[in-house]
Formats: sequence, structure tokens, C-alpha cells
Amino acid sequence: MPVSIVLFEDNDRLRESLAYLLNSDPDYTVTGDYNNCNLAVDIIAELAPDVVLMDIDMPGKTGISGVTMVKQTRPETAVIMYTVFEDDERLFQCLCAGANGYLLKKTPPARLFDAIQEVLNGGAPMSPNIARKVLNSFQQKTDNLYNLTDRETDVLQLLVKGNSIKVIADALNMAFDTVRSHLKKIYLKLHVNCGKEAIAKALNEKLI
Amino acid sequence: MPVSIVLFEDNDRLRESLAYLLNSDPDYTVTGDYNNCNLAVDIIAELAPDVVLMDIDMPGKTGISGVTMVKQTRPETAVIMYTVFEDDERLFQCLCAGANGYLLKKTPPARLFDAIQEVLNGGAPMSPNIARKVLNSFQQKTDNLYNLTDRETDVLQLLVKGNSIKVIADALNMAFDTVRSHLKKIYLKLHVNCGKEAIAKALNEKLI
DNA sequence: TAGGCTATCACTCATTTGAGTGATTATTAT
DNA sequence: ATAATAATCACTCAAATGAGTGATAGCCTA
Repeated sequence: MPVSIVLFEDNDRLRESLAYLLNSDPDYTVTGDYNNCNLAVDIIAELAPDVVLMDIDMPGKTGISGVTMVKQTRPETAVIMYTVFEDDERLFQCLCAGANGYLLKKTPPARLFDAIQEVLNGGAPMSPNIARKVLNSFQQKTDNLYNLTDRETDVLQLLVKGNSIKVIADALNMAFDTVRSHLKKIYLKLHVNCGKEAIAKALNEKLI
Repeated sequence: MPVSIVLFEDNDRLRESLAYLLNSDPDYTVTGDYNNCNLAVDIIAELAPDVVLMDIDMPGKTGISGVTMVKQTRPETAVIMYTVFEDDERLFQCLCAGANGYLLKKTPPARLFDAIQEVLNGGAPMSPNIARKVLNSFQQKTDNLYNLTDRETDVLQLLVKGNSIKVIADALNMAFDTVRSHLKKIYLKLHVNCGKEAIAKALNEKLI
């Protein structure tokens, strides 16, 4: 049985040529193609495709919510984004929504067959730039963006683990009021007003 | 000028056959091969290779600290992990250390040339399983692991942004004491003792 | 050597928070 | 119909925290 594919792509010419290309190989069959993903839930439930190729910028719902809908309806359907966008914002939104691959439209069309095979074999096809961005996102290290001193960093690290001032003081062998003194400077430097905000900022921006 | 490559791999037979394979193509040259990465800093500083192939399990320092050393010494050298390990633990440690690619040893050797080209072109070659794991890591949403109710989730979301009880109460149109009531249940369910710990746990485990 | 930065500690005061206890209402499940 | 759960609100009390102010000592630099 050929691999069944559904396309969501608002550029009619592109969508039709993609369908033509994929259908030209008997191992693949496009069972549906749409210029928006507003009804993605019903479509996916009905067609139950193996693979979805999803554009991002479409009238109505974006491809990002498209991924969410597909995955909620049928998690086993593999979704490959197919878009011109390579900004971090949209990229990571798609990944968080559950995309299984991310190809830029400059990808040579022949590579689509490889990508579909790859995703069916449990892989995650990505354009080179995209893969690099994804890997880079793991390299934390904000080069001490807020100019915290060594001691302030010590205090912040313990604070972020949820320790109270008293415990931090014990752990670092300093007086209770010294910790509070450091905390005040930390809050100033991070532009926050309390420990809770500092923890949130430190974790979100990987300052620790 | 051929692409210069350094190998760190403690299996002598494998290392030698890799070197032989890569040297067989005049576009590539292995300028050094080592059975451990203890002296990686000096080696990289001296040889300044374009690409490093790095094993993980080696006598002395692991390939994980190997990546760190290479990247600290010469960030522009691309490091491709080449290992049998595909556990999340080591994988993400390597990525955080700055690895630019991650290939499993079951990769067909011919694919090494592609991978090296890919990494030189700003890509991030990964074995399919690895790429999938990496993408999956973005799908947060621990399916309500701690059985928080809808309202508790509302409160936690606001808490995590650093809001005070008073602000949360206003935002959710509930009484101050209602928020405190929800917070107590949240702390119970998360097994924490205070808001700071709750924030840390929520962010670390992506509960929100 | 004078000024700046860091690390240290102290004291006050008002606010915030955690913990304990208890209660009402509505919805859901058995 | 009864029990369980969720959501709501109230009150107390002690502890933790933030903000303000100030001080001392060591180190580095201009």
C-alpha cells in the first residue's frame, strides 16, 4: 500500500505540483490537498494519512495550530513542516506543537521523498540550517548577561533550587543578612522585584 | 585544500579503518587520530582541524568533556559525535556541550562523508533516531503528571511568572484566600514546600 | 592615594507567605 | 442517594521576605 499523504498549502500552483510530483511515484499517494487547515481535524480524522506536509502561512489558521490539530486528532500521523520561514520563533513553536520534521521550501523537491521515508522510519527530517538551530538551542550559557558577581551567582544558584535565605546562608557559610544583601543586588541587576521572579527569569533565560 | 579531520576513538581497529576510509578521498585528510581525548586541548590548538569525530566512551576523559574542551579551545571546529550510545542522558549532555552532530556507529561509513559535508555547510548531521529524540524533547506538556485541576493550573501559571498572591487573585477574579487555598493544594501535589520550589519544579519539568 | 567594586554583616519595618483549620456550594461518580 | 472532588472564601499565627539604610574591610585601578 502506498504512503498516504495530505497537503496543506495555500499556494495553488505549488500544492498542485507537489501532489503531481508525489503521485508520480506509485509508492506515494496524495489523498487530499487543501489551501488551508481550518478543517484539519475533520480531514485528518477522515483520511487518516501517514504523512502531512504543512505550510505555515495560510489564510485562517496558521500551520502551527494546524500541527496541534493534526497531532491531537491523530498522533501517529507524521507532520512535516514545509515553509519558507526559518525564524526561531515559528520554528520552535512548530516543534513544541509536535512537528516531526521541518523542511524549508528551498529544499530540492526530490529530497521530499527521502524526508518522507525518514519520518516514516522514526527519523526527523530537517533542512541543514534548521537542524543547526535546533542543536544550538541546547547550548545554554548566557555569558553572564547581567554582570552577576561570583558570589551573587552562588546565591542565585541556590535560590533557584528553592532554598530559603536561611539555608542559603548555611550552605555558603555567610550571615543571613549577607544573603539578603546579595539578593537585593541580584534583584536589581535582573530587574525583578522578588525571588520568585528571579527564579523564573534565571530558569527561562538559563542564567544559572 | 582537503577538509582536515581529527579522530578521537579508543577502538584501534575502528579508528584506523575510519582514517583509512576518510584518507581514501583526496578531499579529506585525517591529520590526527587518538585513542583518548585527555590532551584534546593541546591537540586541537596545534592541529586546528575543520572537523572532529568524537567517540564517547574512552579511557580517561569521556567524549562529553572532549566536546567541551574542543569547543572551548576552538569553537569553529565542528564536532560530530560518533558513538553507540543513544540514551537521552548522554545525548543531551553532548548537545549542551556544543556538539554539532551526532551519529550512531551503525551509520553506514559512506554516510560519514555526507555528514562531514553537512556540518561544514552549517548543518547538524544526526542519525534518524537521534533527530527524533531531539525533536521530541521540545514536546513539553507533561500530561498533567501531578493531577493539577484546571484552576490550580491557572494559579500555577501566574505564579510561575512571578506574580504575588494578590495579583493572581485579581487576575483570576477570586479572593486572596482562595488563591492561597489553591496554592496549598498545588504545593501538596508537587511535593514542594513553597512557591519558589514550585516555580523551579514547574519550569524544570515544563508543567506549565 | 583616592575612588570604585565586592563581600561581608546589622537593624528596622511592613508586607507576603506557609500552615493549620474550617466552611459552603456545585458537580460528578458510584 | 450518597460520597468524593473541585472551587470558593475566611480567620489566625508565625515565619519569610523585600526595602531602606548604613557600616567595615579587602582589593584593584587610575
